[in-house]
Amino acid sequence: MSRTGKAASLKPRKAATQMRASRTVEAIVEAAARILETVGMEGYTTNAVAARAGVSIGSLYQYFPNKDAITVALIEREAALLLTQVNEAAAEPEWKAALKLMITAAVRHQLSRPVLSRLLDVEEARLPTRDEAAPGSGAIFKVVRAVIARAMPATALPGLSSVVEQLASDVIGITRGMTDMAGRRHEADGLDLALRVENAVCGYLFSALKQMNSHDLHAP
Amino acid sequence: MSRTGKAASLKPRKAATQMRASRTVEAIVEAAARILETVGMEGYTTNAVAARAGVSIGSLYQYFPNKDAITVALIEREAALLLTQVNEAAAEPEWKAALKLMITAAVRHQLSRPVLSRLLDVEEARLPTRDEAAPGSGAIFKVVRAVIARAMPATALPGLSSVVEQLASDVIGITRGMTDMAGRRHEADGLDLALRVENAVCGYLFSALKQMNSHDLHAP
DNA sequence: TTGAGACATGAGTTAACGCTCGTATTTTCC
DNA sequence: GGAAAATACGAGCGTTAACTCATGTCTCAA
Repeated sequence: MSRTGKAASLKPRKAATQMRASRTVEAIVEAAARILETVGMEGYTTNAVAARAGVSIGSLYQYFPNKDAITVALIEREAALLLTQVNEAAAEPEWKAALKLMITAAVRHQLSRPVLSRLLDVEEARLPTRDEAAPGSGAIFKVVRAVIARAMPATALPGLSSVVEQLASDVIGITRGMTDMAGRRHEADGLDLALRVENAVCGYLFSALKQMNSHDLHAP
Repeated sequence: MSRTGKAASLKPRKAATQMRASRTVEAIVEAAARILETVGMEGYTTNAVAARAGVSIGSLYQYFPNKDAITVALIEREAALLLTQVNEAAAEPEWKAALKLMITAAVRHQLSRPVLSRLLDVEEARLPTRDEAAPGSGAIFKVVRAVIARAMPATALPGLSSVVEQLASDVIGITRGMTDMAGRRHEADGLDLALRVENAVCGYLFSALKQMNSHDLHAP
């Protein structure tokens, strides 16, 4: 099993310089994804990944120092994909429209490979939290936070940033929770699901904003 | 590792008749919980569970045919705990009040042992889905569904039951997603979180009901 | 008291899996 | 062409962890 305790680096062991090498690396990462999707963690072994990728176990370890490094690479690949979409959505000036676009992007992404998304989500929590740095879910969280900050009332309350943090966390939680459930139910219609998530998120944000405003009026 | 392929039964191997035996079984299940909470799946081994329970590995295998059986027993223990609370909440005649009580119960339950809840949730998805039978999450789902059905407009639409199914799924997803997130952020105030979840769930349900009513008026 | 069965023990068996290393092949560059 | 570097290979090593089994101890009814 894993050499527990040996916190080896999770960065690639050697950078691929030739083209066949990058093809090998990409094949390994995609093989990891397909194994996780079809067999789950149960069959997610380095030997199986190498076999599915059509490369030898030796080649695998030439580019990844250990098994977790493969998982990290896969997580970062998927996060980068989603981050691109989310960033585009955040460019929309109207915060509400931006939020809706972000929701659609998140739903589409998670519903495109639901099993993989769920497993990677779990693994991400388990692995050494190099939260920031590199396009990880930390980056996505920041974008969501920034968009929600735009929805805040003009008057600067004390401790507003932690409220925004919480709202962003809740919005992401709602989205993930609903999409997870839909994935387990084998829902296919991403558009319908996105609308439902929009309803939930907007309903929640409006009631939160209303409460903030009433506090704002009564307290000072 | 696991003897992959051997789909042994997950039921207890032998029923405990004497009192010391039931104490042993309970100690094993609770030890499994504590290991999962403190070390995670990484250190969740049968030898570690036996050691933490203060019994020998042989005793463990006298009552559980394999490792998964321990996990299943733990899942059922936790689900039964929550189911009791949820059933009490469902007794409330006002559907909205019932829903709020159920949310409070779910939040309190999940926030009481957040790491354990999350891990068990993942394991439950992985294990052979004996969904129904015994107080499992299937039973909890049914209760939620029944409460939401009470909120439906009197006019019986076609395909209403599948809509209710979807609403229940969404409500559970919202609750789980928000509570998961809160657990990861180490939130401690369950009351505050429960209020936020109520806002999200009620906001979502109202908008869904409104849409159903407008369809109802325009279509017949 | 005593015997039978319930319960407890832990060293040992076995298979799997992460990972290494010595060797072979391909690419690059002069 | 040929040397050197990059890439590929896969048998095998070491460890881990699920699970067994032979043996010992406790409980309780008769």
